[in-house]
Amino acid sequence: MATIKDVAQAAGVSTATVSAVVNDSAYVSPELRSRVLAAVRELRYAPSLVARNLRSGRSQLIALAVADLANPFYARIVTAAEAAVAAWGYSLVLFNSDEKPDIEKRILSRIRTLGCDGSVIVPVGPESHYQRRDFEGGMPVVLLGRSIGDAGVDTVTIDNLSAGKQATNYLLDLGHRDIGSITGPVQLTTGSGRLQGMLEAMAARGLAPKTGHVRSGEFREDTAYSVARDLLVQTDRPTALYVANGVMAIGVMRAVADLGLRCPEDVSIASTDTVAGAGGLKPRLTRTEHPVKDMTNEALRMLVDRIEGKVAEPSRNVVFQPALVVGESCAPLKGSLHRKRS
Amino acid sequence: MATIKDVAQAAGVSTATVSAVVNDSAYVSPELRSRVLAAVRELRYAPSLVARNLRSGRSQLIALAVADLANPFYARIVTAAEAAVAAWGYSLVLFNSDEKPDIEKRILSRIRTLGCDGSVIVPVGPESHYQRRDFEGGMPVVLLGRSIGDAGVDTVTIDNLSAGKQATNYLLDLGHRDIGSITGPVQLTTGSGRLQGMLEAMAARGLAPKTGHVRSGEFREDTAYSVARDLLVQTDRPTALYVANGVMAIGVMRAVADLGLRCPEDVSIASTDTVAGAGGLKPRLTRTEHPVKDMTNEALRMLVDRIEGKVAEPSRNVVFQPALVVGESCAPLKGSLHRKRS
DNA sequence: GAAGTTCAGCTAATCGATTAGCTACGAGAG
DNA sequence: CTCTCGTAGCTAATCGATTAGCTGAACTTC
Repeated sequence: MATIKDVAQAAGVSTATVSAVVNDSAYVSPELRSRVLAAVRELRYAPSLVARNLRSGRSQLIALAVADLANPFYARIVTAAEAAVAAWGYSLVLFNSDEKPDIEKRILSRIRTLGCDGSVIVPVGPESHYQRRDFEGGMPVVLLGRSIGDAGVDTVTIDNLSAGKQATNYLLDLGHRDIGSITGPVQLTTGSGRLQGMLEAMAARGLAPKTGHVRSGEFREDTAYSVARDLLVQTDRPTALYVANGVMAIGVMRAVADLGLRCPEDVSIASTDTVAGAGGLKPRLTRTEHPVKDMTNEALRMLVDRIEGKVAEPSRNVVFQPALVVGESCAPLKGSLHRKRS
Repeated sequence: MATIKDVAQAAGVSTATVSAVVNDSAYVSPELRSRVLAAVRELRYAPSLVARNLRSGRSQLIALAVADLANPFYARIVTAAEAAVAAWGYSLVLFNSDEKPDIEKRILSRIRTLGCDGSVIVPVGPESHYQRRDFEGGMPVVLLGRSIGDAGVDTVTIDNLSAGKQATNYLLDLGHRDIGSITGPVQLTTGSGRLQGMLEAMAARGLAPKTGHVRSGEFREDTAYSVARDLLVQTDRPTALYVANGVMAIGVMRAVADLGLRCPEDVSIASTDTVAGAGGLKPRLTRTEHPVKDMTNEALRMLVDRIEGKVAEPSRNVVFQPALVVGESCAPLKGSLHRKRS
C-alpha cells in the first residue's frame, strides 16, 4: 500500500502538502494540488486510518455489544445501528456477549484496546455495573434496552411497566379477570418491570392473579413451553395469559396447540416485544412493540454527542414508550359483556 | 488513558521492558516483572491496538459486508461470523450494502482505509467483479454466498443447481407433473442456478413447466406475493410450486391463503434456503437448507489462512451442498400413486 | 587478572499521518 | 531601494507501541 511519503515523492512535494490536499485543510496552489491528486490516483493512495487515528486519538469505530445475536430482536438493533453508525461517519464493530457476563467483560476490554470512540452496550446480567469503573475517564458508553440500577451512564430503555400495563389492560378490557403470566427472570428490569406493570394493572381494578398463575419462563422458548403447558392443563387455568416476550410467546403458542386448545377461542394471549409479529405466526399476536429503530438511533445520537463532547450533563436516561399492536390472539371472555373502557 | 511511557516511568524501567513484560516476548527478571505488572494494574494500562497496529501493519479487524442485514439469512451469517472471527482472535466490522453496488463500492474503500486485515463479502450485483482490481496487491478477500463469474478471488458458495434439483425431484417424486416456479433475478447465480436445476430435474423425466408457470419474484416477498397470486388464479394453475428463496416463500404462502387455497392440499410448495423454517410458519416448509454456519466458518478459515500467509494457490472455490429438509407444505398429487424413487 | 561470553535492560529508530512552527519568496508601502 | 507583511510550502516533532542493536555488569576460563 502506498503511503503519504510515496505520494509526496511522486508529486515532488512534502508530506505536509499531500496531507493538506487530501484533507482540504490548508490552501494549496492549483498547480501542486493537481500534481498531488494525480499521484494519489496513480498510486491508488488511501490514507491509513490506523496512522491517522494514532495521531488524533480517534478510531472512527463504534462498538456494539448485544446480548444474543441469534435473537431477531437484537438482529434488528444491529441493522438499525449499522445504518446509524454509517450515517454518522463511523464504522460498526460488532460483539455478541451471548448473555454471559464474563464474555461481556472480555468484550469490554477488547473495545478499550481497539480504541473505539464509543460503545453501545446491551448490558448482560445485573452485575454489569462494573462498567462504570471500567470506563472511568474513558470512552463514552450508552446502555441500550436494559437498564442497570445504578446511574452515571447514559441509557436508552423501554418503559417495561407500561408494557405490562398496556397488554394487561387490553385483556382486562376484553372482560378477562383470570389472567396469568409467563414472566422473564425477575432480576432483569425487563422481567420484573413487565410483571409489575401487569400486577399494577390488575390491582387497579381490584384484581390479582391466582396463586400459581404467574410463572417464570426465563425469556426462553423451551422453558416457556413447558411452564405454559403445566399451567394450561390445570382445571382452573386462566382465560388469558400475558407473556413477557416474543420468543416465549412462540413457546406458549406451541404449548396451546399441542394441548389441543385454540387461541384465541380457549385462551387469549398477549405479549410484549419484538420478534413475535414476524414470520407469520398463525394467529398474529396482540403485543406491545418496542420502537427498536428509534431507540437505537437515539442511543447512537447520544453516543455521538458524547464523543464529540457536545454534552455536559453527567448522564441522561431516555425512556421509550411501547405501543400496543392488536393481532388476533385475544378474544372477549366468553359470556362477558365486552366493554371498552371510555 | 495510560500509555506505555507512563507505565515505564511508574515502574522505573524503559518502555522496552514494559513491552517485553506485556507481550512476554523476552526474559525480564522477576523483580522488574512484578514492578511492571504492579504499575500496569495501578494505571489500568491497556496497550493501544492503534499504535501496535501501526507498527505491525495489522489491525486485527475483519470486515464483513452483507447484502441485506434485515434479511434473516444474512443475520445468521453475521451471527456465525462474529463467533468465528472472535475465535480467531479478530474483531468484526460490519457493513450492509443493502443490495446496492454503489454502497458496496464505498464500503470497499472504507474497508481499505480502516486497514482491515481481510474481508468477507457477499457480493452485490453482477458488476462486482471490479473487486479484484480494488484489492490488487492488497487485502485478502473471500466472497461468500454468491459467486461472481470471474475467478481470482476465494469463494464459498452453495450448489444452486443441486438445490433446484433436490426440491424439484421431491415434488416429482410426490407425483406432481405440472410444477411452476417463482424464481429470483436471473442475473444472479442464486437465481439462474436454482431455476436451471429445477428445469434439469424436470427435463430428466421428460417434462417441462408450462408457459407462464415460471415467473420471477425478484427474491422479494411482495413481488412473489403478487406474481404467485397472478399464477394461482389461473384455471390451469400448477399443482406444485418451487419457490427459489425463503422470503418469497412467505409471500407465496400469503397469496395461497388469501386466495382461499390450502397448502399442501390444493398446492404443494417447496423452496430453497434459509429463513423459511424459522418463525413457525403455518405448514412448515419443505425446503433445501444452506449450511450457513459451516459456509461462514469455512469462509473465515480461508480468509485467516490468507491473512497469515499460509496459502499459495491463486484462488480456491469451495461449493457446499444444500440439504433437503422435509416439512408439511407438500402432499402427493391427488389421484396419483405416490411412489418414491428407489 | 585479563579476555571472552552472556544477557538483562536500555536507547533510539520506526510505522504513517498530522500539524506547530519556520523559511523564504513576492508584493505593496514609504 | 528597503522594510514589512502575508503566505505557500517545508521541516520536524508527535501520537504509542515494537524491536534492532547497543551497553555494561557478572560470570567463565586459562
